[in-house]
This record gives sequence, structure tokens and C-alpha cells, in this order.
Amino acid sequence: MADGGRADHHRGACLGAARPRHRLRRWLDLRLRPCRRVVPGRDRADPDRAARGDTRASRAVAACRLPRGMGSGRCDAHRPRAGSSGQHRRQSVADPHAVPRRRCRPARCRLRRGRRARRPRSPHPTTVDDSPTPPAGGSSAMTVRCRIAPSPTGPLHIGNARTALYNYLYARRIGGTFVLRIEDTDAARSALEHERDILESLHWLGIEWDEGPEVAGLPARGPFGPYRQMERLPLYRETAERLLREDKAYHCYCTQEELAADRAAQELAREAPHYVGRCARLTAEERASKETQGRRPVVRFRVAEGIVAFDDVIRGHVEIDTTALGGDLVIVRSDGTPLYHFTVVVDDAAMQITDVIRGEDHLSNTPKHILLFRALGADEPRFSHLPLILNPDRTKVSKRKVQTAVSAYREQGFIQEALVNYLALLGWSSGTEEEIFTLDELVERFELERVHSGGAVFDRERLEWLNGQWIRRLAPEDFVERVRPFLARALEARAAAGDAVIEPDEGQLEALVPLIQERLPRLDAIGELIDFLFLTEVRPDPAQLVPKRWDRETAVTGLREARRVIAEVGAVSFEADELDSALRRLADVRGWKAGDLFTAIRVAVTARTAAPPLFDTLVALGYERTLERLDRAGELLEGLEA
RNA sequence: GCCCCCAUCGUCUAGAGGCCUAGGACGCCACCCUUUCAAGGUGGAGAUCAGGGGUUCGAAUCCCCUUGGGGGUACCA
Repeated sequence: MADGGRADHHRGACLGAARPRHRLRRWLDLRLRPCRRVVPGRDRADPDRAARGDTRASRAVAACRLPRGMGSGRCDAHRPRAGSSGQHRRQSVADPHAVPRRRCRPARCRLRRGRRARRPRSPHPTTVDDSPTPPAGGSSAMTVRCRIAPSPTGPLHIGNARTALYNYLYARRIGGTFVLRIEDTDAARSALEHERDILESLHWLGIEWDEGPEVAGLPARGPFGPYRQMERLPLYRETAERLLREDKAYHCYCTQEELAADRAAQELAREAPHYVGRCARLTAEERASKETQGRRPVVRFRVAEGIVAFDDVIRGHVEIDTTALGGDLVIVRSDGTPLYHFTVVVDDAAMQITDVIRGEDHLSNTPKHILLFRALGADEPRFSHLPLILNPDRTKVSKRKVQTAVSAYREQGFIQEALVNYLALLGWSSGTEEEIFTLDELVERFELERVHSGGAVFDRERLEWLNGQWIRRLAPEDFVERVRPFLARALEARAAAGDAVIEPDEGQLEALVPLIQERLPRLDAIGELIDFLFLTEVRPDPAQLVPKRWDRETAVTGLREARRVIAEVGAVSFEADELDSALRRLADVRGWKAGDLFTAIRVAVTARTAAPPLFDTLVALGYERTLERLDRAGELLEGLEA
């Protein structure tokens, strides 16, 4: 495969690669089949698919679209070329003690001009080297490496999905490497089930990682593994020991009670809560005495006093006084397990992450991380803090107020293209008036510098609109494939409710595609649109059988006459055009409004007032069933008379 | 409380001193199309650019203050 085909590489480029497909399939075990991408604005035929020629191949593609690095070596072709991304722009990060304390308050120090100066950008924005000092490591050229580090304490969250997407887009745009790391050090809340949901959801979205943990029985991929933090414990322990040895950290024996008392006292004194440093300078004897009391120490990192400054790609220059950070930071629990602020830095350093792109909720924590990077002697990455996704009341998005799990959107019939497109637009814009973008198109256009800095309310209405747009753009056979599970589920529900259900007929479904595809805001709306086709019997509401301008008697006559006319058309000529003219003629002769007659017929055969266009519906239903339903409806109305 | 970030139609956003009488999209309303429902088309309502001071011939845009919102401040991530 051509090395230069980067724009294409994360589409089905693994096609044909030999790989243990069945194993992947089993792991994925997706009730809803993963989808392929379509190209908007072009014809509905999926070129990949045309080349493939059958639907089975598409499943192979689904398997192939596992994250890069999870399959055969074939995907190595997609690895960024060494050196292609050029130099990594590094800002000089002042040593806290070297920075003169400015009189202006840090809040006012944000240099807007600095932000402006980032534009315009070259095609490879981060190759700009306006840094007055080279990176600490001395190497001037560095391949961009960024990561998403979800914590399996819940299913993949839309906020995390967006962060993952932005990291992915940034890495792909610039030819960098995108790493997936599982941050599972919160053993109490982490669950395998959630990790699985996260991986599946990322995969479903098409966000593929270059390096990450082993999945589906396939080994971890990438030179910096393992990629699960609980498997990296020795590294954290060694690093903590090193910091201890260098006196950059110390053992703290304070009990929860002592700390709570400190906090209470601080509150009373109207001080900011902070660690008082009781254990910061313990002698060996003091330590031994605490140990004999059976106290298990935590490890605290010494937070240096001073101002830590960094240049956030999205927010510009930020300065934070470390005295506001709450004092020395616990990096290892008393049970020996490491804490987030520690592991994130140890791993970012070890994995040579050059760009940390994460939610704004971490902005205030960044100085702690920077101090830790320095203590470790590691290069500081460039930071980009994304605006938060908000509830309608503008608080940080929460599952109480907004549906947050990506998998829940998927189950409701949102399609991957729409969710990706929507999430990309939540906080970023291309600067043009286009707004329908494929993942590949996003890769072409994405710039971190164009990310908005204010929080964005999650607007489900807009997502639904975008979903409809994307559903309409699907190739018909792709649409059928994607909607089928939703139809099956809807019919299962009807069967469970006691209705006699007919197995969906492929031909019927395909014939109706053009009619239903543009009527679905979500795939899960399929049931209410065409369930009548797959029920042996419908039960129309008698009131709805009588159009507004008609009385019951007219309705009875109308249904009978319609039955007669349709029977006259006959099974052989049972086509939309024939039905159309015959029924219009009937309305004309009787002096009825065609619409009234059609309404009565529609309700009679579908039991719904809203349905796909009537004549196509009748054809899909078939001659016999149409007549039968007209008869039943007529009888129903007549029965009411008696 | 303290620290940090943010601020343009209800919502997502465009906007980098004059192209702004502030553009687009969702949603809403009306009309057209139409057998229903959608989709689509056309048009409309909707933002004194949070408020106040500066700087400037000129400010949505630069600076300051105020207000409002959000986030952080754990042996959570």
C-alpha cells in the first residue's frame, strides 16, 4: 500500500489483510453492526462496497476497522512516516522560581495576542518553531504523540468521545500517533464491562488508535506498553521511589482524621484547604515511631512554591500560583496504588506524549502535572484544554440531565457518522459554512487552534437533525443493513406484546427503502414507520378510519368501494400508478376528496395516520393483504353501527 | 472561601479594528410542494455582541473593571 495514501488509510484500508476475523467478531459481538462510512455529496453507492460486491465482505471490513495496531502487520503501512510531522513546537516553560512575580494577577495575564499569533497556520501547524528555547530533551524534531486516557469507571461518555475525537483528528491531521491508555487505577470503580464499552464505542465511532492495550485476544500494540495502568504498577512504584530518594517526595503518615481536622481548622480560619506539611520533614525516628503505630504512609510530592506558566493552545498563556494548589500532593495511596495526577504524568512522560489534549476540567490541575514532569526530568507536553460539554442549564454535562453514554445513542439509532460530525462541531468549527463532514473530511480540516474556548451545551435536536442528514446519505443497501437490527428489535417487542409477527422479508424491505430512508430521524424509529407490514393483523382505531369531512357511513362505503376498485385492478396490475389512477377516479366519481379516501385506506391498512406514501405501501403490503385489511376495517366500522 | 477558565440569536457557531445595518446552522413561525407524515424549497421572527469604562478617526474584535456562568481545590479520574 502506498505510503502516501494517508487520507484513505483509516477507511477500509485493511481490507483483504489476513487476520483472525472470527475472534474479532466474537469480541465485538455487536448487536448492532458496525457501519461503514459514506461520502456525502456523492452518489449513494459506496465505492468500497461496489468494489467488494457483497455484504459479507462488509463484515470483514467491520472487523478490519478495528483500531490500527490491533490486527495484522498490514496496518503498519499506515504508521506515520518518521519525521513527516516535523518539529514539535515547544513553548519555553519558565521555572517557577525564575519567573518574576508579576504584579498583575494571574487571571489577567492571559495574553490574547499570543493566541492570535497562532494563526494563520501552515498545513502542519505544529511545525512552527517560535520557541526561544529548544525542548529540554535536546532533540529538536519530534513526532507528535497524543493520547486519550479514559477511565473505565463508566461507559464511554460523549465528553470523552469528543476528546478522543479531537485527539484522533489532531494526530491524523499532522501525521502523529494516537495512543489509547486505560486509566484503571481507581480499582473500586473500574469495571471490565466499562472498558469493553469504551473500546467498542470508540471503534464504532471509527476512532482508531495506533497504540493501545491488547483486545480480542490480540496483543497490545505499540512500543510503550502495557497500556493499562494497573499493569504498569512497577513503573509507578519505581518512579515514586526515585522521587522519594531524591527528596522530591516524602512519606506522609497523617490519618484521615488529622487531615479532616486540618481542613476544618482552615475553613474556620478562612484559608484555602491545603496540606499543612506535618510529615514533610520527619526524622527517621519519627517515621519509625509512626510505622510502629501501624500507620501505612501515603507518598506526597513536594509542590514547589512559585508560579507555573504554560501556553495553552486553546487558551493562550496561563499562569497559576502553586500556593493555590492545596499543598503537597498525594501521589501514592497508603495501599501502594498510585493516584491519577501521578500516573498520568508518569505515563505521558514514559509514552513520550507531546500533546495533551483534554477537557478544561484539568486546566487547574495542569501546574501539578508540570511540576511532576519537571521532577521526573521529562519534557513538558503542549497542553490544549477543550471547553466542556454542558447540560442545558450550562453546568458540566451529567448523565442525570443529558444522555451521556455513546452506546446509548447507538442503541437509539444514531449513526456513527452523525455522532462524530456532531461532536466535532461541538466546540470546533471549520470557519466555513459547511457543516456536514465525514471523519476523513474532519481530519483534513481540523485545527486545534480553531477550537472555541467557551463551554458548549449539548443540543440533542441538532444531533437528531444531523442524524437524519446522515441517514439520508447512506447507500440503500447500507441503510437496510443498519436498520435491520432495529426493525428486528421493534418486531420482537411487538411479539412480546402478543402480536403475531411475520419475519421481515428482504424484498419488501428493500422496495421500501427510498420511502423510509428519508423519513427516519433515527434508525429506531423504523418500527413505528413500517411495523404494519410485518404484523399479520392490524387494529385500526375506528375513529381514525373516518376522515374529518366524512361520516362513518361514508367511510364504510369508501372502504368497500376502494376494495372493489383495487380488486378490479387485480393482482397482476397491482402497482402504484395503477392504484393511484383507479382510486382517484373512484374519488372523482363519488365526489370525494382524494385525500379523504386515501386517509381512510391508509388507516385501514396501516392502523396509523402517518405512513409512507400510500400506493407504495399497498404494493409493499401485497394484493391479498390489502384487500383483507380493507375488509376488516369495513367490518369494524359496520360492527360499531350495530 | 481561594485559584483558574469563559462570555456573539433559545442552542451550536462565523467574526482576528473599517468588509457588521453582525453571517450560517438547529429549533420556532409562515408559505410552496403534497394522499398522511417526513424530506425539500422560499421567506420570517430571533443578538442594543453580558454591563460599564477606556484606547482609536473608527471596537463584537484591543485594555481595565464589574457582573454572570463554569471548572478546580480528594488516599476520584
